[in-house]
Amino acid sequence: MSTSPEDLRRHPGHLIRRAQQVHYWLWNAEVSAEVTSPQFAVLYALRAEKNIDQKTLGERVSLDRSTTAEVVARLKARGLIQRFRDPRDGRRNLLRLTAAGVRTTEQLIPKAVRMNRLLVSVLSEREQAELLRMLNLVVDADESLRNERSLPPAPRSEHAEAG
Amino acid sequence: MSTSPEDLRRHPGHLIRRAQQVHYWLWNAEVSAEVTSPQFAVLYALRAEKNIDQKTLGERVSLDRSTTAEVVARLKARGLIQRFRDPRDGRRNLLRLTAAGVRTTEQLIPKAVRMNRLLVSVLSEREQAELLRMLNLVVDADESLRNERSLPPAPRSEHAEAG
DNA sequence: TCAAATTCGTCAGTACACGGAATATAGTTT
DNA sequence: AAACTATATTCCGTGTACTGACGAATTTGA
Repeated sequence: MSTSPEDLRRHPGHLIRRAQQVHYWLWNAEVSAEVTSPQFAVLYALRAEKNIDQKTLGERVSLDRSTTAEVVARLKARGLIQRFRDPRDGRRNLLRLTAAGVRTTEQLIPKAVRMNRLLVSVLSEREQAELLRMLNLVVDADESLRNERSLPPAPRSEHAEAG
Repeated sequence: MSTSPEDLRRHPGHLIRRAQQVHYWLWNAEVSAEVTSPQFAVLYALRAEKNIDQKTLGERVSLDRSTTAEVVARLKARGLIQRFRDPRDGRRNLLRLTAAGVRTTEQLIPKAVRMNRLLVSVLSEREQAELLRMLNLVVDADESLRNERSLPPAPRSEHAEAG
C-alpha cells in the first residue's frame, strides 16, 4: 500500500510536502476550483482588517512580498479586491475587499471549515487538537529561528555588548 | 507575536502550508541550496531502486507526471541521473543515478536527517513520534480518498450491475 | 536641507505543482 | 492487418513560492 520508500515516511519534511499536496487537492474538490487556498487566506485577512498594505497583508497570511503581489493582482483582476496608493505614504498599496469580494469570502468560509474537518477526519478529536497544537509549535519555533538568523548581525543599542 | 489572524491558526490546511514554507527554508539553509527537497527525494528513491520509469518514480516520491518530468530533466542536466528509453517498452524512460548522483545523494542524506530533526526539535521525542504517526495517517487516508473519488465511474466487468 | 539609509512594491529568473491536450507506443479485438 | 483502447511522456497554461536587483517614495541624520 505504501507509495514512498519506507524511509521517506520518517521524514517530517517529506510528509509535510505530501500533506500540502493532499490539502491542495481537497481544497479544489471541496471548497473552490476558482479561488485557491492562499487567495482565500488573503480575502479572509482583508475581511478582518480593512485598508492594510501588501506587506502587512503578507505577514498576516504568511506570503512573501512577491507572492503577495501576484495573488493580489489576480484577485484584483477578478474584481474581488480594490488596490490604491496610500495618500499618506506613496510607497504603500492599500487593499480592501469589494462587495463581490465580501460575498465570495463569506460563501467560502463554511466550505473551508468543512474541508479542514475532512482533511484531519481520520484523527480523533483529541488527536486533531494535538496535531494543531504541534503544527503551531513547529511553525512558530522555526519561523522565529529563521528571523533570528536572517536578522541584521546584531540588533544592538548604543552601549550594548555583543551577544 | 502571532502573524496570522487568530482563526487561521485553527485551520490545519493553512498550518500545513506554513509548515511547508518553513521546511523549504530550513532545507535551503541546512541541507543544500542547489538540490531541492523534491530533487533529493528523487535521488533517494533512485538510489534504492534502479532502472524504474518516471511514472513509478513519481509514485515513490509523490510527484505528478509533469513535475516528475521537470525534476528529472533538471537532475539529468546536472549529470546526476541518466535517462534512456526502455528497449522493451518504447513509451517508458528508464532512470538511474550516475556516479556523481550516488555521491551527491550520500552526502546529502545525513544533512537531510539533521534538518528533519531540527524541523521538529521544539517537540519532545514522544511528540515527534506522534506527529509523524498522525501525518502519515492523514496523508494515507486522504490519498486513498482521492483515489476512490477520481477512479473511473465503475470498475465493472461484462455482466456487472450498476452500483 | 540635502544626502544616505530604509521601506514598499515590481520585475526577472528559477522551481515546484497541477490538469488537459497532444503524441507515441503498446496491447487487444475483430 | 486495421481499428480501438490503454498507457507513458511531453507540452502548455495557470498558480504558488522564493531570491535578488531595481526604482520610487519616505524617513533619517548630519
